[in-house]
Amino acid sequence: MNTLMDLEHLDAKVRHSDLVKEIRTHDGAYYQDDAPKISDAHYDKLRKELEKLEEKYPDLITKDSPTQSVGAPASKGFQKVKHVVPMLSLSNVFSEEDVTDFHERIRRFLGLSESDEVELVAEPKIDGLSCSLRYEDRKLVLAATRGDGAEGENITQNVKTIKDIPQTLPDDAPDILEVRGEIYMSSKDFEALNKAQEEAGKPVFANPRNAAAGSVRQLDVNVTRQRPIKFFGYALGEVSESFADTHFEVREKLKSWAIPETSFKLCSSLADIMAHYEEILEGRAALDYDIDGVVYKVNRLDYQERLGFISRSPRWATAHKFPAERAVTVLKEIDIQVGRTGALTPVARLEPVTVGGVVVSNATLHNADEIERKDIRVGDTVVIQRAGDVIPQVVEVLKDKRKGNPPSFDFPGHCPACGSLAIREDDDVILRCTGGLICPAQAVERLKHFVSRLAFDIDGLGAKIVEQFYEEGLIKSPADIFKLKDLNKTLQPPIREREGWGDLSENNLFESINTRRNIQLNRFIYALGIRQVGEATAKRLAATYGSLSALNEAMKAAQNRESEAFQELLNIEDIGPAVADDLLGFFAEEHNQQVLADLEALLEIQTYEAAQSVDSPVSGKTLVFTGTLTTVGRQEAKAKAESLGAKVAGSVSKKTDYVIAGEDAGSKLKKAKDLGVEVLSEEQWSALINS
DNA sequence: CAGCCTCGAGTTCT
DNA sequence: CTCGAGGCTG
Repeated sequence: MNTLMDLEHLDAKVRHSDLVKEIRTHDGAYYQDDAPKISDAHYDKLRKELEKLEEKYPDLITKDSPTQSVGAPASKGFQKVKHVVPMLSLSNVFSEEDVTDFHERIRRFLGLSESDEVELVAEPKIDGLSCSLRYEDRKLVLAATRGDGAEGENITQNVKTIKDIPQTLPDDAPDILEVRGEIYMSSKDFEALNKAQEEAGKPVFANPRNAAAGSVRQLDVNVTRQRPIKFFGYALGEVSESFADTHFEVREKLKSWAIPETSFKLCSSLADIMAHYEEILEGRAALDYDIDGVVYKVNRLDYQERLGFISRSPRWATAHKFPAERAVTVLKEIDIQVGRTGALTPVARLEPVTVGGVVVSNATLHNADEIERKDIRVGDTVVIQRAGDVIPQVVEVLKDKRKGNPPSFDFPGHCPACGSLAIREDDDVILRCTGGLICPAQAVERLKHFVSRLAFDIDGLGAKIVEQFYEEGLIKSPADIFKLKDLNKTLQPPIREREGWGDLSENNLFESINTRRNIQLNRFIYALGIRQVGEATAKRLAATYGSLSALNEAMKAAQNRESEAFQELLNIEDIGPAVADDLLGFFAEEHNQQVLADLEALLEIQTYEAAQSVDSPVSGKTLVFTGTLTTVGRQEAKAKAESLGAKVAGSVSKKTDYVIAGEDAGSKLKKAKDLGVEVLSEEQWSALINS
């Protein structure tokens, strides 16, 4: 027993010294230039492993261990912070027409007439990184990054080094106040920093945004302290008491509390807005910081509340982006990628070029038609831009730079992975591999989807690892993931002895797989990767059927198109004939039934909890709106009903509980009467929900 | 039946 | 983030 302990300890000691060395090396690259040679995730993993090791064997902790360095709190990587009020992203518009649409949509949603003006506040959109500052009792207590919007990272220590952020607020500020804003670096500071980097023989940053991001994500506070980062505040998160009726007033309050701010202007008409956009665009060059557009926000906060959100962005705000930066480069090759559903997507391999601050070497070409339309050929000189400043796309080919007459791209008629015929399904633009279950590329993509963030979200089982394990035959179908631990016992060599693996990382992998044996039904359905069934549809299916077995039974029954079960399926919002076809096709497939049975035996699938446990007169009821509503817009009425726990359907059936009839209601009202469904007037409806 | 809107699928880079 | 398609509205 003693010798066993000794051996383990020796192992730990060796691993410890390896880790210390490796982390030290990466720190060099990471700390100074934010140009690490490994991903943040990998780095964090190393540090975590080191910590765990030191926890178990405290005698291994040495003074020079990276866990003991200054700023040690950050050595845990950054702690996760849940946002009480989610940090959202903004929708984008690019033209005057889009702005008009945005403005119109708001008016329609609110049910306003032509003469009612909707005031907007326009402010420059800073190109930095979003940050939330939390003040409790007027003291700065927490700073967090946006992260995925729901959960960010605690960067309080680093943010406290930013001089222009007040540590305390005046007495008239509320007890709890979250200020949302942007951390950035001024152009002057950026240049000075790069000059210093260069003189010190260190690599330079590509742009101010990267420099700011790199500075904030420093694990060592002392490095951050020396970086000239700044902050602008422009919005609120959680607030203990409201202190304004409009966004404009919010901005003025923030200003009075010495929160650094950018310009903001109240615009009362579309003409005003466009004029202000031009003004900001023209003044852009004179600013000491980068901006990439103008943000418009509905001024009245009560309107904002009524407007609410579409998926991850508010309906009451949008970003009017400046025209995208372009660059010229050479297209070296066109590769074909195979997606989860068999879609063959051409990808342009480019001579790397910097566009808008990042180096781009790939760009999607979407489909064969796109290549033909733009007449893109291998070897061409092309203009690239980053659509919405993110996804690179080929804008056009510079034909006069074309040498000779290279052949047009010949789109393959077969899948490059499995050789199966590729076809266009009824005039679809996309060619699909017909290999289905036998295509290895599709199988891998399906597995990647299965473990992806919105599905099983298995830590430590990323795309690369899935590919590797699939190739080695360790994971061929989803159920294999949960059998991996047993398989590993007889595996030669076991995972921990492979390149890049160790005892700890192996343990961590099995641990994260194990925790995901317990999964919500909606995630499970999404993970199956059924065509046309994404996050939203999966949720609806989960909410409708409640359990996997109920879903499966219903799908089996619905195979008969005359059945009640089929009707019930079509009654689910957003499920029409096409989606139903794909769903039924999936459940009819024997192989899929096997997959379901295997998984069911290995997993604990939780029934779907409806998001709202609201107790209202309409919770659980199915409603149909018809006719023109006079007091509120249709979307708003629907959103309101849903927030009260009602299901809003598109057509009247005998499952409908109420039909709310506005002015000029037509066929749906008639059908409701025919079926004996209760009909409410708009007044009765608002009385009901306000009761 | 046409236009509007939401959802899904695919993609890039950090 | 964008594009296309399916579903819904009018």
